[in-house]
Amino acid sequence: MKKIPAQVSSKSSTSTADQRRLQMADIARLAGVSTSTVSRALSRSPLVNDETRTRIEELARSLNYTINVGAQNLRLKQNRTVAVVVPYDVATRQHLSDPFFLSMLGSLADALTDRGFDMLLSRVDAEQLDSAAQIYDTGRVLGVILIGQWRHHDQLNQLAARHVPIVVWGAQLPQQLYVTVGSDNVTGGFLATEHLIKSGRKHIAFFGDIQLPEVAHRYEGYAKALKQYAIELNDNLVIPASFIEEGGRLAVEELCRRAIPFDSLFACSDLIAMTAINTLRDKQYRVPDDIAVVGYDDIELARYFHPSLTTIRQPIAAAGQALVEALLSLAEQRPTQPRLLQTQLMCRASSMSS
Amino acid sequence: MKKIPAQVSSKSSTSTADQRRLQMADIARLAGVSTSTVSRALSRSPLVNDETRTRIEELARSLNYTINVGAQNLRLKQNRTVAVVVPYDVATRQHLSDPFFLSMLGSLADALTDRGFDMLLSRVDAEQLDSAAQIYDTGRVLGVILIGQWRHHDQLNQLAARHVPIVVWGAQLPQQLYVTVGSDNVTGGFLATEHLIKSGRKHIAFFGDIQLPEVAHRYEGYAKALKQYAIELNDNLVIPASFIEEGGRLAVEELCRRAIPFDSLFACSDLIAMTAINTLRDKQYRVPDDIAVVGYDDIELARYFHPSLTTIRQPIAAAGQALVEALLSLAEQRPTQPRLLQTQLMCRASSMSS
DNA sequence: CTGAAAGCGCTAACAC
DNA sequence: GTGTTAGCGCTTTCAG
Repeated sequence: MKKIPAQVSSKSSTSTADQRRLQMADIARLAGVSTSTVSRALSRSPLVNDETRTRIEELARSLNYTINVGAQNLRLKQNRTVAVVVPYDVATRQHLSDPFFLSMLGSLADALTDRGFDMLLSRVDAEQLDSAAQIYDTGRVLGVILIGQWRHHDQLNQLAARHVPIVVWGAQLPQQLYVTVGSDNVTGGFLATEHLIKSGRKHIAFFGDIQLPEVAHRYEGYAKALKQYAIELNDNLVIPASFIEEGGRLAVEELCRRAIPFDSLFACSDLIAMTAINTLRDKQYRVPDDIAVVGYDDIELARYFHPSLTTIRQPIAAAGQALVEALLSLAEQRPTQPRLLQTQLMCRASSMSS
Repeated sequence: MKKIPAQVSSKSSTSTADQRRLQMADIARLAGVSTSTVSRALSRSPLVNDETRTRIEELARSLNYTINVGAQNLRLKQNRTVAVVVPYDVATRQHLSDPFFLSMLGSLADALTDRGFDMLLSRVDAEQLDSAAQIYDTGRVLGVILIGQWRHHDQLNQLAARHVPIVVWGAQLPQQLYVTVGSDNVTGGFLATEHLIKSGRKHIAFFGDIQLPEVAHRYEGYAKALKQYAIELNDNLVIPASFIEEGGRLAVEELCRRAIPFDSLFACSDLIAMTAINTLRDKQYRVPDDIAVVGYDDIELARYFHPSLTTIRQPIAAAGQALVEALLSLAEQRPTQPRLLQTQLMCRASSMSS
């Protein structure tokens, strides 16, 4: 066991008596050099003698000394931390539960770690998105990645206007000042619908809240496919299913209440699709024989569901990368374009006509 | 629109020409006072004149000025950031995917936000857990919450010995120097097994890797229940299913290969249970009629699965709270005890005898 | 009540 | 090669 220098000038005897942390001056004294030399050695400056450097490095390592990042950042005016913000609806206090968002977090963590950035995770009230800006104003982070555009287009525009470096996962909208990264929702909706049509379905329900930009785009794709295959769009088949709670169940119940014949449905998230399937089963519909179902997201459990879920894959790993790249580009004041990522149909059992 | 002071001393013309951020001196100048006064006003010191304070506050707000937390922390030697570390297996590069861990993140984010702490999310190589300590040594965070004990008991003990404030989600082990928060795995395993026994099952398989402390405890509960109900424990029914990948599928296949009769199984995670059920179905077993299944965790999708999954609930929200409380206590150098949280049987369709 | 000055832990000219 | 010195943006004695 190495011993720790007992003797260090300690002026601050705070009540929260934190056992004095090692700092550069301590290493310097122990190595018999000045702090500048330690600083240089630890940053591998070529100015410092090789022998001295190794000596200092080993001393530091053996004492578990690491440069204090806060002080370093202050001095260097740099910052290698990115805020990832997940807005929550204060009404529902929605518990950051959708597996898709959760996976996105994992993907972002990976992408940031790979590039040597830290990730500060925050939840903020969706109605108070400027508290997301605040975290930037305080200098804690070099920029913000926001997961969940919802209906906050205007608030987001305001942030961008304030020059907060911010990248949003969501749909690209007209008159948009902020940078988005998102998947191609129109194509996604189209692929899902076309797949159902090609499987011989004609009465395709749509489950999703069109108020949300991403869902609106999926709906657009849905409408486009119907039109292309000369199927009339029936508004009664469009149900505003919510992402939260048992969106799928409520939507199926509503649909049944309307007593419109339908033979398939396209749900705007896998979670909605899954609860919908369960509800259908309760009502003695067989999936896919009576009703074919296509979901959206391709969360990990989609494969494990029964029947395994046909769905539109959003490329989560690529999404994390793209979000991070866009943010870093923005932080370097480079002009940064929105990115649209490809979506892909994952054909599984829930839509297979027998 | 408020105008921003055009005139600020700017020595640093870094290449990364960051558009000068507002700082206290700017506010001071604009308000015609000294920085000390601004500092006091913004920290609501009673020393400063009410009128002056409101004036400064409004100025700051209108300019979106916020105190630079980095500098403040440095000066105050304080820190309100907690690291949440999710070790990953470098071999599998496991993608932080188990829904249970992901939900835990959400719960931690909530618990920390509620208490006014920031959450720094990090992934570290499971074999190099001292890089989790490093994040502490650099002064970035006041302590570490580690999700995933795995088999790293010794490494964790070393960290604790180094006085890194660390709390681990996992099982309480003998000779343990670090603080754990975990659920009562022995009782969990017992409840699951007892439930199957009471449902009339006699040949209960166990799916889980007993090398992992938490799983070992669940196994202990399993064994205890069997003993209590005078059922002989058959080692051939114990399969070391892995949490990652298709653990459940492989385990079922192995079990079938062994050609031992079984009428039920207890899986150590819901994910394992779900893939097991699907595999069983492929093999023409009916669940629950032929094989009753109980999972573990009670992830959100357990309810939505078909058949809905009987499982042992781990109290995720309470877990987040408890982890945070324990860490803060530790960070204040208070003696801190491990916490054992209650588990609960959630009885659903996958184990219902018909 | 307010300001001047010192310093949190580090880095980077500038000297030697 | 290495040390000295002056700050990064903030808080807080200590004077007035």
